Amino acid sequence: MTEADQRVPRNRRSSNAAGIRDVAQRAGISTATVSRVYNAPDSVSEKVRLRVEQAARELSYIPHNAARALSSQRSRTLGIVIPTVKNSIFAEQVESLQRRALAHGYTLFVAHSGFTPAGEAEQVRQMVRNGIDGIMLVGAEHRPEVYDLLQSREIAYVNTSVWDADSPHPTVGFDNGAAMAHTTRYLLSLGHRAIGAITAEARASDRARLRLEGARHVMAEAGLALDGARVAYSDHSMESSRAACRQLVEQVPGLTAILCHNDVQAFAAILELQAMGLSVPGDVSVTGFDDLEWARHLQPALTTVRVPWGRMAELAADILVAQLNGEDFHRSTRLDFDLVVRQSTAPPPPAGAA
Amino acid sequence: MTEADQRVPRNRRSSNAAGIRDVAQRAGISTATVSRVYNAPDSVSEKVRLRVEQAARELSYIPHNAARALSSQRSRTLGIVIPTVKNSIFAEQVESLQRRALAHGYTLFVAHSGFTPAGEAEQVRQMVRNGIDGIMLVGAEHRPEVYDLLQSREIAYVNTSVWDADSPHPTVGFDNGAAMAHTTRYLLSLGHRAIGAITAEARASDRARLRLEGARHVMAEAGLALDGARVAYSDHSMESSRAACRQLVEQVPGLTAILCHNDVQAFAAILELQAMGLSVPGDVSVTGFDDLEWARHLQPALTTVRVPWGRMAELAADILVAQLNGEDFHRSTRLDFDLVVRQSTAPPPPAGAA
DNA sequence: TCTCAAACTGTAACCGTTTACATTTCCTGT
DNA sequence: ACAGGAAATGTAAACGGTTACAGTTTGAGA
Repeated sequence: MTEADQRVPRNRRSSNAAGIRDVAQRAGISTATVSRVYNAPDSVSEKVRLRVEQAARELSYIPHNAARALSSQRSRTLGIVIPTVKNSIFAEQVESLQRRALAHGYTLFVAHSGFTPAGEAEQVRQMVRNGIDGIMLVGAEHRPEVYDLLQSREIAYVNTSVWDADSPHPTVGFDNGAAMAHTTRYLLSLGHRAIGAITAEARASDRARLRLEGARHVMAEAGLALDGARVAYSDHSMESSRAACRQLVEQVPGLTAILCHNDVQAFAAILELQAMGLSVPGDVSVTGFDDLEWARHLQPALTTVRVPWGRMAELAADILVAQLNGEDFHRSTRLDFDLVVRQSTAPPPPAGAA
Repeated sequence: MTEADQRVPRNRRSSNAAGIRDVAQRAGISTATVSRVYNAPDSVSEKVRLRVEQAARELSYIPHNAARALSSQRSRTLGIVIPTVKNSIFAEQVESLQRRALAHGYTLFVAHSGFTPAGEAEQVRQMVRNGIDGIMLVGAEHRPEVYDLLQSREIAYVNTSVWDADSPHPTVGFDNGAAMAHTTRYLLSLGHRAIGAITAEARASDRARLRLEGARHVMAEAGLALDGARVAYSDHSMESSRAACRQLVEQVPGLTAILCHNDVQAFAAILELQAMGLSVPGDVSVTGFDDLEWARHLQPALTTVRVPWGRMAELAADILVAQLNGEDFHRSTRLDFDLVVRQSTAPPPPAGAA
C-alpha cells in the first residue's frame, strides 16, 4: 500500500494563536504580502493593505518576534547595562531609553552590572545571546572582551556619560573633569582652601576618576593638594557617605568645603554635618552632582551640577538606531552641564572663628 | 545540460558567528546532541559533553536565542511593567526581578506604563509581541484586555503589591488597607484627631485606594471622618506633594498629623511644614510608606511602613518560573509589613498651645 | 490598440534551533 | 555468549516569519 508512505506531518504548535499564514489566507493573499504590509507598507497597494489589516484585526494577529528576528537577522531589541537602577540617574536613563527605543520600534532589555566590570561583561554576553541589535553602555571603560564581542557580532553600541574627543568608540556624554573643575573653581572663588572630596570607588568608575582629576587639577593650579586624607571613598549608600563625611571632618584640619561625586553623597554629607552640629553652608559648604529632583528642596538647597541624563539616553537611542539603519551619526556628542548654585555653598567662615 | 538544474543555494547569513552546526561538526557529533548538552545535560555522556563544551569554547559559540525561542516555543524571557522606574521601590523590584530571573535562566524586558491603564495595556501588548513567557504586573487592577491577552496566549503572570485572598489571579503582595489602618491606629493612639492624608491619584492606583480605605475605616471607627478637605492628592513629584501638604495645613483646622501614601510625599511634607515654620513632630506628625533607604536618615527620621519590595519581586520571579515549569505554586502569597516608628511622629501638641 | 517599464504580488528557500522518532551503543542478568 | 531493555546518539521536520527571485498586473506613451 502506497498509503503507508504518507507521513503524518508533525506538529509542535501548542498555542493556536493566528500566524501570518492564517492572516494571508483570510485576506486571500500570500504570506509575502502580509509581511510587506508590516515591513514595507509603501510597497503594497492601499486596497490589499486594508484587507490585510482587517484580517489581522479579526484574528488578533500578533507577529511572532522571535521568528521575525531569526528570519531577518535583526531582533529590533536594544539593551542597556547600568550599575544599578536604584540610582535615579540610571533610572531616568532607562526610562528615557525605553521610551525612545519604542518610538523607533525597538524593545529594551535591562541588566545590572553591580558596579563591577565582570558583572558588566557577563550581562553584555547575556544580551548578545538574546540577540540585541544595539546596546547602551555607561562610561567608556569596558573590558576588551566586551568591545571584541560587540564588534565581532556587529552589534551597535554607544558609550555614555563620559565625553572624550579621542575615543574610538561612539559616545554621548559630557566632560566630567571640566564639570568638577568648574565646581572646584567656584569654591576657590568663594575663598575656600581647605577642601575635601567624597568620591566613589575609582576602580569601578571612570566617571569618578575623571571628576576627581578635574578637581585635583584646579586645586593644583591654586597650589593646593587634593589627596591623602582629603579624599574619602564611599559606595552609593547613605551610610557609607556619612562615614566618609565624618572622616573628612576629622582628618582635614579646618575643612570648609566638600565636593561630592553625586547628590546622594551630598545629601548624606549635609545630614551628617548637621548631626555633628556644623552649619551648612555656615561652617562647611557642600556640592553635589546630578541635580536630582529633590536637590532643590533640601534644607539648604543643594548646589550641584545639572546633567541632562534623560536627553543623553534619548540621544543614545537615536545613535544606536542610526547605526543600525546604516545612517550617518555623530560618533561623539558632547552635552553641556550646568553648575546650579543654591544654598549649600557660601564663603568659608572667617578664619579662626569657630 | 542537467547542470543547469543545479540551484545555487541562497544564503541570508550576514554574520559568520558559529552556529550549532559548526559546534557539532567540530565535536564530531550531531546537532541534536549539542542541543542536549545545553538543554538536558544529564541525557548526554560526560565524554561527549566535555567535547562539545570544548568545541563551543573554541568557536566562542553563543546560542541564538531567537532560534531557540522559535523552535521551542519558549523565549526564556520575562517582562515587568511598572509605572515608572524613577520611584525607588519599582527600581528595587526591577533589579531584584532581573537578578532572580537570570538565576532561573531568564532575561528581563522592562517597560513603563506612566501610571495609566492605557499605557500599561500597550506595553503588555508590546511584550507579548516579543514573546515573553511570563510577566510581573504591579497592582491587581488591569484592563480586561490585558488579562484576556495573557490568558489566551497562556502567558504566566503575577500581580504584585496588593494582596487579596479572593483574587482569581496569581498574586504576591501585602494587605495595603491593613498597613494603613495600622498606621492610623497608631496615630490615634498617640492622641491625634485632626488627621489629614496625602494620597496618589486613586484612579490609576488600586494601592492608593486600598490604603486610603484602610485609614478611613479606622477613622470611622473612632467617629472621625477622612474625606473632603482632609484628603489631598498629589502625583509623585516633590512639588505637588508640597502643595498638597500646604493645602492640608490651610484647610484642616488644627491639623496635627498627616498620613502619606509614600515616603517621597512624606519627605516633601516634612520639608514644607518646616518651611512653614511648623515643627515635625512638635506641631505636626508625618508618616510615610515604603521605608526607602534615606527615610531613617531624614531630620526627623521618618516613621513609615516597611515593605519587602525586593523580596516581593523575587517571589514573583519564582512564581512565574514555577508556572512555566508546570510546577505547583502559591496562587496567593501574603507578605508582612512593619510599621517602623521613628521621630517624625509624636503626640499632638497640647490643645490650644499653638 | 500595443509596448514596455514600473508597480505589485506570489513561491518557496532559508534563518538556527529543538525535538519526535529512529537507530545505535552499552549494560545487566542468565 | 547472548537476549533485551536502558541509555545515548542521530536524522530531519518543524517553528513562523522574511526575502530573493519570478511572475503578473497596471498604466503611460506611442
